[in-house]
Amino acid sequence: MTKNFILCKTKGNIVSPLPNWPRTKPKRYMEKLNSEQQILVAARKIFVKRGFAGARMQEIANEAGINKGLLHYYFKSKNRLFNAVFDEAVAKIIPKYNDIFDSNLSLYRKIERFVSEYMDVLTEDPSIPSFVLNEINRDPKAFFERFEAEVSDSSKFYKEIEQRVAIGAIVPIDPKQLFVNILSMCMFPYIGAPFIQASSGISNEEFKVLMEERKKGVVQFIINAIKR
Amino acid sequence: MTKNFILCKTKGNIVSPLPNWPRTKPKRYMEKLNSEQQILVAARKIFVKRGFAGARMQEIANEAGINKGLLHYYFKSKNRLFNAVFDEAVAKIIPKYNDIFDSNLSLYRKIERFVSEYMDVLTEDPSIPSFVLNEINRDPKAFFERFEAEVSDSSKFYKEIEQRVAIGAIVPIDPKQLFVNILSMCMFPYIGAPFIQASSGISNEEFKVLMEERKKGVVQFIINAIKR
DNA sequence: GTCTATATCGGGATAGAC
DNA sequence: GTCTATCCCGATATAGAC
Repeated sequence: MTKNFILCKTKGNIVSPLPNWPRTKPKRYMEKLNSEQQILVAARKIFVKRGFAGARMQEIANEAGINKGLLHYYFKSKNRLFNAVFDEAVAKIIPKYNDIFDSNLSLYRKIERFVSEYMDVLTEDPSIPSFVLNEINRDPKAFFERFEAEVSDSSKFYKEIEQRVAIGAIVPIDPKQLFVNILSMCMFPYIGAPFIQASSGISNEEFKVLMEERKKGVVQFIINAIKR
Repeated sequence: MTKNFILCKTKGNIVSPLPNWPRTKPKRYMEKLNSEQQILVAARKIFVKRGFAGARMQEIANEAGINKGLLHYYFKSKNRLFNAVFDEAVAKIIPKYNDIFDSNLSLYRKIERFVSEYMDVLTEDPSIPSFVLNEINRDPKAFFERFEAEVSDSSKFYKEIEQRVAIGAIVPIDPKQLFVNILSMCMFPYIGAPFIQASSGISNEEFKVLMEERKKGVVQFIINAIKR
């Protein structure tokens, strides 16, 4: 299960190497990653797989093809290395609805775009949600202190829903509940995949198909639930 | 933050001690837990809070008010102690829909009962879902091997949905998607609470209120989404 | 059954050669 | 910048007294 982590420009589709989040500007053709980048890529993989407490600096070094000493040379401590990885991951999955709810699309279209874009993000790195949520739960206070500023402004979303409810365009619903519902249906399958399979008898293959078809299904489900 | 873990019969309401899952037969009035039980209660608390890798036998011993040696006397190894805790937790949150879907309630009533009962279970121990799902994700294979047998039979649920779709009683929907949607909306808020709050600007207080009102809201949401 | 003391090992971190 | 060798603490597990 080893993989090459070489970023490259191509003309066709990219089958992205697994932990690829930062989507930095593409490197020159076939240019190898430098040590720091290699370490980050490896650290992402290991921290995501094992969590902070379960991850071993040795395993990260092995994965990166370098030695432990170098980890500390670049990142000083396990904590700092972890934070570098964690911050990127959080940034990636905090939902961004600012531009969408500033646009003048219809409400249904906005929801459609949000779900679609958000699930695209998650599909790219399906194991981030579990990773991030778990580390948050292990130490919620630290999370709030670090990321208080990063929150998108949700008031526009809430306002729009409230207005639509007021004029009877949609069914009466608490905007916060709607938000939680949307987020739940987008994220949970990525976090709970094995659990869902085990507790519902869905096979691996079926689950894959399910996830592919899910985007439009969820949008339709939400719209049905709120339309009059 | 120390707590007394003394099970007792009372006539009024019980403010249950925090990690209380096993719901064993009530002990005699004010009878103290024996060491093995104390250890289990403590182990639940610590493993749930820190995960397997982050938990320390010393912390469990402290929490239980005994010493490390005794942990090994009763449970032989950290692994075994963890498994005892983990198995209970899994058993608690694998959804049981057998009796519900064997009953002759209407479909909507069945969904209502399932959501209501399932969210009750989760509300009792809100941190189990995150704990279980995370440990599953760390080693899905082990999970499948251990719990293959415990799966409820979901075919009845799927059949019933398919029939209702066929006769046009509800909107066309893949039963598996419906199942995932229901499970998502029930479980995710417990796993993602801090994340939801941080990414939507909901305050602690608002979130608590939200969760209390959620049961009926979710049922209504689902029914709206599938009714014709 | 319960405790203390200790064996043993693994992991994060540092020092220093190259 | 990169490697090897080493320090040192902390964690699981065991031995053995009471």
